[in-house]
Amino acid sequence: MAPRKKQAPEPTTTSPVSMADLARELGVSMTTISRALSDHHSIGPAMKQRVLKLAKKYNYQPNRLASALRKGKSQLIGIIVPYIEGRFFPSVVHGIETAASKAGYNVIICQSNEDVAQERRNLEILLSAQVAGILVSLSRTTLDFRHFEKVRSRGLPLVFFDRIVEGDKVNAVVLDDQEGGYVSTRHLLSQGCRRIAHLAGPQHLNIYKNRRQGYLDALAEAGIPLDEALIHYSDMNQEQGIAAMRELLSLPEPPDAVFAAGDYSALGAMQEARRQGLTVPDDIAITGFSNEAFTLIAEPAMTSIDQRCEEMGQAAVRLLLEVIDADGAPFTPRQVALRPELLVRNSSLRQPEARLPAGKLVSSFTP
Amino acid sequence: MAPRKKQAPEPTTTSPVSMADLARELGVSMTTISRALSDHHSIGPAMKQRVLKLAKKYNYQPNRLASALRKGKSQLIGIIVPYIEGRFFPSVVHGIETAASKAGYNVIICQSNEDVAQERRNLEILLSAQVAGILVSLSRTTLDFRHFEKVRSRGLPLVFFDRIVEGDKVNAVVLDDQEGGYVSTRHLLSQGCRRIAHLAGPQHLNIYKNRRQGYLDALAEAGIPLDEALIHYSDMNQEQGIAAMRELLSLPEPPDAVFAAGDYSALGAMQEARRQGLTVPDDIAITGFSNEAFTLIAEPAMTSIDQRCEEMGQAAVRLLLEVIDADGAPFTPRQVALRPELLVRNSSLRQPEARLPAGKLVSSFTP
DNA sequence: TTACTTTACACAATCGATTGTGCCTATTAA
DNA sequence: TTAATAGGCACAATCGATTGTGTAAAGTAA
Repeated sequence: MAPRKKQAPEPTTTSPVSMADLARELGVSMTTISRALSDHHSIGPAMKQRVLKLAKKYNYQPNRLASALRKGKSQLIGIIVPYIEGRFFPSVVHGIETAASKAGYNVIICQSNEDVAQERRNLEILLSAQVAGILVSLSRTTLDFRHFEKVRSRGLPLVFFDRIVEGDKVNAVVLDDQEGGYVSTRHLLSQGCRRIAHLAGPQHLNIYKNRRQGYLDALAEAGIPLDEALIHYSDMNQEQGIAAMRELLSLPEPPDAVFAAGDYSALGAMQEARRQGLTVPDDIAITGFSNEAFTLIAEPAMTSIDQRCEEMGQAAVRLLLEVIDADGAPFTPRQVALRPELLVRNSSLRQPEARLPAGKLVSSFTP
Repeated sequence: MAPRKKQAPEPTTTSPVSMADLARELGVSMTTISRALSDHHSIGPAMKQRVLKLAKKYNYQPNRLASALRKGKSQLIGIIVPYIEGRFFPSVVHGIETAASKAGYNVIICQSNEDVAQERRNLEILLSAQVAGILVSLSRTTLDFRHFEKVRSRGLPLVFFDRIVEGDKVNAVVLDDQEGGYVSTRHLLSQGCRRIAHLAGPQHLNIYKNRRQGYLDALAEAGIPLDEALIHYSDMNQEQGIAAMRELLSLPEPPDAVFAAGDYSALGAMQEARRQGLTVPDDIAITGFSNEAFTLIAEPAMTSIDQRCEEMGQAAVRLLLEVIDADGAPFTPRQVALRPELLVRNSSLRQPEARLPAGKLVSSFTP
């Protein structure tokens, strides 16, 4: 039972004022209050003023639950990410929350922990929370997409980001990985490198496949024949970067540059190269991918590709809001590809005069 | 108007089944459905089975809005953090989400962007969303805490973490910073260092004040007189670490160790020391604070204090759930201090035989 | 057999806001 | 002067689940 109706209310807690309270005080109906607050045309300006004033006086806060229940739509956007760790997802979430709150929405976050079953449960929860739309980055173990059918059948706006369902039937926002591979490789070519190795990731993951394709495109464009021996496949961690570099340097014709599809493997590669007495970038230029925080700390500072995390979040929200605002009207799914940004740093700059002084600031971010 | 009531429903969207639908199908009242699903004693086992079966058949998902509206409490926990960036807050949020979802709650996240006004708005929003409880880490600009009074007056469970309101009247979870400063300094003492400098942060922030106090405690315990010249105050970024080290090394009696109250300033200090030709840790040992990702990448790998981010999130949720479960009963506020963990790495290890080989793995985290 | 429980379910109010419809009073057009 | 229109507000149903109370039927004790 609501405490407010009791004769002896607990002295420690206060109930929020409702529209009914305002209506009583003003001697009008709740209809009038509701419409006055939402600036409905059928309420006179005088009454609107009175209502607004009273609402301010009592610091009236609408009960979003009641509103959402009645309207069938809340002001909540659901997010499902594999996890909230590392650099990428937190930044995307940051972008999402910022853009969403600017549009009057709040976000409710779920982690799938890379588990399809959990992803399915999260989806159910968001559905039962009556969210206005859902943003998803797929778990690694998601191979079957049927659980998203239910979302579609409810007519609930859905946008994938980063780890997406392929095809033109879904709304999606991704980084243009192929472009990233292309500009990275072109940059190395522009530095005079001709035997450019590639540390590639698992090719069943689209991001790695596309980065490799960009690499191939740039080489082809430059008329450089592909040497399969220069492409090393792994899971892209630091250890594997070390191993990869060891192999590459033992080739009869070792590379003069490395485009790694990930920063961690690039780091390992760089460490191993230096351990073997090579100078980076003079003997071997190195570029990474993802713009992890440590790329600026590394010595030399590592050239990398920024993944536009925040922009991705913003773009995802923009697209989602479009679908939400279409309000059930037929909406043709759209795929957005963000332009990656090449951050050129010392690990790939062959001209010493272009290099930045060592010990450069990490960033303006003060924790 | 609800589409489900129309004669010609849109063919593309399906409405979720409600309790009313189940009741109609079974020819019983909604009361029965509701109570059967919540295992109420007044429903017979046979009926319970029938209801459960039908609910499963139709994949019935309760409308959490309706439930929350009626019960006056949702299954949502509100979080307010300054931002979702860097290493600390995302990890805490990770811990919070994990612990909360385990307990059947979901989290709705707000960023204050270090702005009190935004923090106030976020609080209003969470209140109007009827959350079951709120977790807050204060913005830097929050000096006045009156907006939290409204939360208390509603009887809404509230727990602060990391950046807290001081005093024993609030629930709070923090890292024991004093202990962190103490163990760091003791560690340096154990390495034979005797002139230990301290890079201190703004003393109006409790975390920095406490870290400094721990440093003082350890020195006093070791019988080493305090030399104020060895304490350098700044805002703790990399640049200021460089400047600090420059000053310290120009002292008539330069230090043989540095305990920095932050990793970024420790990094700057380390870079400057090496630039001046000193060897770390042999000439000067260095420790940081926060266990930022780059501490493992740095050369030498940097000794630091782990802030127990995830544990902090978990602890905050545990405490919040206690208050929630107390359900209005008088609850004596509690303050929890987490034990920091000293991660000893090469930057402070004077005995070469104890050191880890360079090029050690960053971590098992594969992005 | 009578009286009293217990079991099993339905009725109906309720949470707080929204909205289609209806009604009355001015105002304007014819 | 009459009719038509617009303005301004109230009524009451509604969203979907929860819960105090009422009431039969079945079971138990006296």
